[in-house]
Amino acid sequence: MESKLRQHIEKLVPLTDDEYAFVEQHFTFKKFKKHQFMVQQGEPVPYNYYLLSGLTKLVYTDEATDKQYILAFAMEDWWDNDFQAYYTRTNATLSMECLEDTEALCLSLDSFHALRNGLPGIEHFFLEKVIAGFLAAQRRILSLMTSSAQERYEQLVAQHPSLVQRLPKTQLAAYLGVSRETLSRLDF
Amino acid sequence: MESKLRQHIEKLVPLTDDEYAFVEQHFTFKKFKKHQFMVQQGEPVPYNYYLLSGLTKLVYTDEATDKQYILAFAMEDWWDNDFQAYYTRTNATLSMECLEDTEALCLSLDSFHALRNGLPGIEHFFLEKVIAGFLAAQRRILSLMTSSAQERYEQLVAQHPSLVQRLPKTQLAAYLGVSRETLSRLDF
DNA sequence: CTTTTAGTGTGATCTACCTCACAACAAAGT
DNA sequence: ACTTTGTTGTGAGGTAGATCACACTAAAAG
Repeated sequence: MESKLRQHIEKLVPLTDDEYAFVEQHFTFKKFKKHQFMVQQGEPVPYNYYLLSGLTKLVYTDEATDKQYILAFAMEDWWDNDFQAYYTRTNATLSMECLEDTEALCLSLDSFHALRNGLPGIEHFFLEKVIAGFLAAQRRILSLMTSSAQERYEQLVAQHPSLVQRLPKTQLAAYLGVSRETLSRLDF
Repeated sequence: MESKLRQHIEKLVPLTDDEYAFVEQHFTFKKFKKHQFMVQQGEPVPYNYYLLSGLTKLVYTDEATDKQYILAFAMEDWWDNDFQAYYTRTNATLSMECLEDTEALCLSLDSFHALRNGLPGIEHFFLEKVIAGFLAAQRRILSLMTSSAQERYEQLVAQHPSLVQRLPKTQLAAYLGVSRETLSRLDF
């Protein structure tokens, strides 16, 4: 069951049994229910989350207008968090909410640092992960600047067809940066 | 002179003289003139660049419409590149162009890997750098989704006043994702 | 000194997308 | 079974910002 994590890491760096045992002891397992907040705007963020199952969204809510802007979805085998708040031990500016029942492995910041110091090879793994996240974010910026709502929707369908099927249009719209009504008028 | 690089790295990880010598030998120094392309759309990207002086833009040009979309500016003490193309040894989808005469330290991908393997502590440095880049990109995504052209301009002024003074409005507009005319009408 | 070339402002028009409003329907809670 | 809550479509009207067009000025380049 936790071997999901091991497989996940070993896609990038090999681990001995001892090394993996060291890794595993830093994670704690938690379950969350649909609609539960794993991270809440304005509160501290004690953990980083590796998802074993379920579906979450990382969302910024504009208090004034009550509008939601979704930065990312995450599902099995993904990492998700308000990383900024986690890494700097500040209060979250984003919320992370479960869109389905979700199981996750939780890594405290102290454990994160302990891992990095105790097992230098793991930095290789995290570097690769963050590089991938950075490049994805850059592509998203370009997409927001160059593409119309319709094009962005089509890109999303092409890249993550499973997400499009699992999620209501309201959520997709908040991710794409379009109003729900406009998305409804495009589609097909 | 190259000690700029040493100071830059030592802000995050300490280095012995020997370690720094090892680092330095992997970089080569190059000068570029204004309007010169350090990376060109469609071509391979042999180096990653750490800027010692000058000013560059990382830009995507839509061939069909001839429009420019600027992903990032970089100046002294910054890294800049089409990292995606560099890291995967594919052809660039972005160009990197000098907006002023620029001096840079160049790091080939082989040297990058050699550094990571030969001096594991350096991964700590790169991990911190990429995390910072990732978080900046995420903030930019949110800004594009939540803020008007006016607000985005004001954010840029607040965050990088020196850039706003050094750059023509055309370039700023292409960075902000607004037309030059609209930016001209806001300002003040 | 003269000629390009780059930078900037401003009007007029157009459009992709937003907002508000309402209706119909499915799903979930009690 | 009933009531609340979430999901989706669609009309009408409004707006931020794009696009096209032109004029003016400053700065390279010859």
